[in-house]
Amino acid sequence: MYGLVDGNNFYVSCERVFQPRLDGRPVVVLSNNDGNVVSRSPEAKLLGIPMGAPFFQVRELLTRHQGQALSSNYPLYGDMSRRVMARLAEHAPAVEVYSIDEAFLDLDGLTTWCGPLDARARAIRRDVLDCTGIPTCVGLAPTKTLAKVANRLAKKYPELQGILRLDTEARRERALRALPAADVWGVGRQYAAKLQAQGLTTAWQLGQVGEGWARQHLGGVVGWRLIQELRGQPCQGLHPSEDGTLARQSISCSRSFGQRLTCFDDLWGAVSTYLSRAAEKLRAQHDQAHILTVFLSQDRYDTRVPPPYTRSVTLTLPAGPTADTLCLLAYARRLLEKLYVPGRRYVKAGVVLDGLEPPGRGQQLSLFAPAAPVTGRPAATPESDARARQLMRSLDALNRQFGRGTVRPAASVASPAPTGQPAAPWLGRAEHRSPAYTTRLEDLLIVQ
DNA sequence: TCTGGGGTCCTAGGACCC
DNA sequence: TCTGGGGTCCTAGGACCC
Repeated sequence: MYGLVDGNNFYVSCERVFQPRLDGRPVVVLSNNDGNVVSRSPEAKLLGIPMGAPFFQVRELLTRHQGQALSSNYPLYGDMSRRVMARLAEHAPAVEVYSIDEAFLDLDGLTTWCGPLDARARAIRRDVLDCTGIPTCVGLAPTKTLAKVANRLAKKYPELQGILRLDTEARRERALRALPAADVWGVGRQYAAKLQAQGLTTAWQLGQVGEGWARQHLGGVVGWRLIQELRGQPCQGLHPSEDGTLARQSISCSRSFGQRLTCFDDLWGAVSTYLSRAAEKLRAQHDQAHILTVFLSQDRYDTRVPPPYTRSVTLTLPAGPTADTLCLLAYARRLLEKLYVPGRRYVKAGVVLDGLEPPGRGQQLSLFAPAAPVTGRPAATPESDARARQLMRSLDALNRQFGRGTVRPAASVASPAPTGQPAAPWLGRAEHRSPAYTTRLEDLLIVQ
């Protein structure tokens, strides 16, 4: 039996823990650059503000109803997430952290140990709320997809008090008949339109389609698995998360700029900043990468710009995998030089690290590339490698202790900006940012 | 004027291997 | 006339998730 625990409008809930004045008002949290709505309080949903709406389209509506918009504060949400996951780990033998605000729990065997499942679910909700202030809903079912269904309905119908268990055939059928097919996990915009065209409107009807149709129209084997899971046949196991974090198979960092950029040095400032951050994440999960991608985007809403709006270059590192920021920077600079076209107005840049593996599997050397390919430094030796690793350890330690970006590559340091301008030309807007209540000493709340 | 970021999995074709 | 089977890696693209 799976449990799916999901924070209710998570980002807004995190903000409300520290700002009770937001209770009862329409509140939204915005994406980076204050671009789109990514979390809505129930009051904001009632106003009809859709998920993902561009902020400029709903700003006036929100103001009219004494609402509040907040810039996203990921240090806060990430830390609150860690606290929630730590509580969940106390309630189940295995937990899979699925996203910042939800986790699958393995509940097999707990009925005998701890009494009825509903009581367990109630205990989990109460504990998470008491310890973190975050309200949640819990779905219980024999497959992950049905657990998502249960969770969805538990959120939708307050009379369920945040919990729905789908462990009998009758309960499964009743739940699926109550859920629109478009709300099933794995059914997005494209598939929803196809289902609609076939007259399949409920999750129950979706569960009746044949294997051939599912494979042909719902993405091959993925679609067929979805149908079987709806029927109660598990196709996906639980992937337990080590120490409450998720090891990724790729790591990326990208941002929209606060303004259009045309100058190479500004773009390099942005890319070097993002790459430093990605490399930091890479080392934090104790991996090395052997594939590096850099991309630049133009404005996809500008009708004068022909597609493709995003161009990327990918490099399989000729000297094998690395987690060294300086080494990756040298490659990234060459990739950016390849991509950059003078005169183009860029709105966004990013980097992706792929081909992740733990170090020490034996270095793959290239027959042709020199050992120190682009850094301009002498060829690597075991001693210089050890020193490079030590340098990264020191870098990470300093940035952990004194704050992100305390020590960074020179390219990421912008020249002094005129007053009123952002500190770096690539920085985005964040005009409504709340304090980092739980991760910065200066931002701690003081109780009078 | 203003439109996010970070992921996953699958497919399909081509080049290449034994 | 008849032209294998089982792989890997790469690239690009498409769908989905939160």
